[in-house]
Amino acid sequence: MPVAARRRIPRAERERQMIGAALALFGERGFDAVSMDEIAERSGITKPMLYSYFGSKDGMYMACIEDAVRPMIEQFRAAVIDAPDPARRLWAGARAYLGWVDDNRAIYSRLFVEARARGGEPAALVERLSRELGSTLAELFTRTAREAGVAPMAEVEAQAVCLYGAVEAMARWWLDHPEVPRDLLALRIVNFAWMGQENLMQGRLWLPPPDAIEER
Amino acid sequence: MPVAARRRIPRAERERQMIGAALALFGERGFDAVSMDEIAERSGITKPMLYSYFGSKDGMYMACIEDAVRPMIEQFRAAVIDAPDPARRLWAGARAYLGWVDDNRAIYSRLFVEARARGGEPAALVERLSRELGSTLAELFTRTAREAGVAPMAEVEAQAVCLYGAVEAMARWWLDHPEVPRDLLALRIVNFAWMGQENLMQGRLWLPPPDAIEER
Amino acid sequence: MPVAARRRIPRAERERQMIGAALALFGERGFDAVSMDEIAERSGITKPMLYSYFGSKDGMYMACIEDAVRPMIEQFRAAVIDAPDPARRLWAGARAYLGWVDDNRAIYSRLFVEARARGGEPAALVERLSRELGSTLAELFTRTAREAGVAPMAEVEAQAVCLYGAVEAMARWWLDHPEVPRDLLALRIVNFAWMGQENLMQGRLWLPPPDAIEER
Amino acid sequence: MPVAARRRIPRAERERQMIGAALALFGERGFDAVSMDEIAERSGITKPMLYSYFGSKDGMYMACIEDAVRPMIEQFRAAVIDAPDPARRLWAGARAYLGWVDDNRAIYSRLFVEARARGGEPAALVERLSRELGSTLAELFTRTAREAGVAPMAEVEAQAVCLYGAVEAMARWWLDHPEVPRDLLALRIVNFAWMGQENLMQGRLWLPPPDAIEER
DNA sequence: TATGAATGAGCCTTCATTCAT
DNA sequence: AATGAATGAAGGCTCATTCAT
Repeated sequence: MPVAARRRIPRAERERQMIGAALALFGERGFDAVSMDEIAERSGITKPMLYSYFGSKDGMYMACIEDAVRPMIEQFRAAVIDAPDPARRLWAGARAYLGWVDDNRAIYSRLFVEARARGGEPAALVERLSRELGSTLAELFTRTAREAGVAPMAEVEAQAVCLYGAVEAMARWWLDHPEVPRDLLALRIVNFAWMGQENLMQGRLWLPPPDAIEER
Repeated sequence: MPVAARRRIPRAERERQMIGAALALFGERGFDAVSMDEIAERSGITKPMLYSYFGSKDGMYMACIEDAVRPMIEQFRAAVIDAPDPARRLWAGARAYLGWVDDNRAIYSRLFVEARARGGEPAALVERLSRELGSTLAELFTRTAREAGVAPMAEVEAQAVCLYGAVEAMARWWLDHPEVPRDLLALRIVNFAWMGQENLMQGRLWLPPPDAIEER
Repeated sequence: MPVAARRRIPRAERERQMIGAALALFGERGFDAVSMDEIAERSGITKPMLYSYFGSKDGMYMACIEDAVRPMIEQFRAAVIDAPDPARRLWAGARAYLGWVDDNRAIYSRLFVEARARGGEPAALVERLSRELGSTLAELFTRTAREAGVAPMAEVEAQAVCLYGAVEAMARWWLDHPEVPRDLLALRIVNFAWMGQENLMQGRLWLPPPDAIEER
Repeated sequence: MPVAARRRIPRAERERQMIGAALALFGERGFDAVSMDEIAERSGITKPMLYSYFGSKDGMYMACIEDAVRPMIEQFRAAVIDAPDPARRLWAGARAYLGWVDDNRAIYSRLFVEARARGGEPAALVERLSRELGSTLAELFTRTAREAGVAPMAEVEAQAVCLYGAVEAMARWWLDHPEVPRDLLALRIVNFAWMGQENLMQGRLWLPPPDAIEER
């Protein structure tokens, strides 16, 4: 009944209202614990409008994810591209990623992790977004390898996966240790990843001793 | 009905029946898509019994998680303790973890990942279990440092977190690339982690150039 | 946009567009399964226009019924009036009716039958239309009786009702047996109705034996 | 909250309660205008019970139809079987059918007619029930033909369809003319159908004049 | 102990209908 | 005259949870 709400509002703005409310709620309590009714009430827009804009609850969820995650990817990309050498690229990337996590703690822990677990289209979206990040990382490693005068290894993807996992774990851990400054975390990540990379780049591989390789 | 068939089934066995059925269902379709009715039907035990044993659906879920994850922790511990030197410890630990993942793909991807995302008590349980793993890892690093004649750094926990994240990421990635043999994954993990660790153990740290440290 | 394309479309044509779309949809899926949104989309005319022309979904439905059934009544009338003798009148009428059913199978089974079942104004309309048909039939019988030199019985209406029921039943049955040729159906109807009528016209009535008439 | 309602009540009785309420409502207002909530309230039983017993609204509807129509079929069969000669069989059958319609006016006009129009499983059920009636009618005709010393015609089914249609039409017409006594209706039906049959049984067929059979 | 039967609550979705422009 | 945007109101269905036996 708010007369103001019935006024016609440009499509884009309405969308922002709805996504804002939904993002907050999903962040607070997770997908299943939030009902479309609540989102409608919180955004001051009626339910049929939500459906008209997003089609379904999953659609709404995906819009939120996209809306929240996309900027992070951009930030990350920008940070990484500008850095002059491998280690600094890592450093910049880690900082960018953690910076976003810092700004979006609730959202991060909910959307990014939960959506993947729920399956369905939202999970596919997150997967797609993750792959975007992953490919950026892979480029990073490939470039590094090339600069080091080493042919890009087939292992590049695996290294990227490990790195991304390490960073995510750090971010998750950070949620429970907010007092640790971001740069310290970034520093640790770089040490973990780069100092290892450095050796790998020189072709030094550890191989398991023969007697350790046997039956599964 | 034959008296024998109606004999009271010992508590432990009942419990195994229920958890078995629930674990299978949760693994197949995830927490939300499984109803208590289904678990009752599949296990052949009536719903009030489920509630009498586990108190709630969350309780049931937690019992499943515990039941599935506990053995993995034991395997991991055993593998790590028996290995003679740092690198091999890593190698053995990674193999043990991945071996369990391999045997429990559905369960792993559902329970371990999903439960964390859902929040609430089950997430807390998973966190607790993860921490058990983490502390084992931390011990690993501490021991390694001591053996290398280096005082255990404050960084030990962070390194463990990174390692665990990298391993989890590898495991998750493995779900989509089942054709890659486990030992290759383990090898990659060791190279990623250990070859980096080796340098760190020698006290060589990378520090960001002064001009890169500034405002957030 | 080209000015020509935007020219005001005469009311009658608009109406035909809307009714065409609505009739097709109602025929395909029935009243309840069709939404005003769909009709708007299919006809390319916006919803408020639909409401401005027909007032409500029921109104729209009634317009469709009228539009579809009216021609049949005309055809039927024309066919019946032209025939020279009673039997041939029946024959012509049955053929006309079945011919229309044949051309409008979907619409017939949906609109004519369904509308009656749904009640409300649309049912009343169908009833009115049916009565028009019925009165034509009654005229038929009356004329026949008079030609036979018999005073029109009070039974005329009842006979018309029976006949109409028989014809409708045949038409309904036809929907499931489309391979039967129309003329065979018409022939059967005539034999059923006329050969009975012939006897009645001669004043031969069957009366139930006295012992069969008692309390209900 | 009625304490009495929470008492455990034998399955059969509960079912009667629910079907009673549903039948009344469906009869009063038709399928679409009745909600499961209303049925629950009127029967004093909660909605989940309705679903546990009948599975869906359609299932509930079908149970009502079956419950209402089955007795009529039995009555009809019994009446027809006991009658000694063809005309009296018709008479008895018509009276039985109309007797049931009389007792179930609301239900008749709604369920029997509406269900057929709605399609889906309920329509299929009505079709099945109608076929039961139809086959009884066909037997009737076949028996009559045999008794008359005539080989049963291929037309038997068509005649049964016509008859059934005529009777239904009469019943429908009766809904609007309740003052007409049942036996008069039955008498009219018999005259319409039997007096025609009599001639057919003697092999006298009307054939359309050659000039009336041409293109469609 | 063990269960069949029962329930309160809530969720996603859709629709006919009408403002505000 | 014509429309995009908005809404109030239900509706069917499912679920976790608990009596009464």
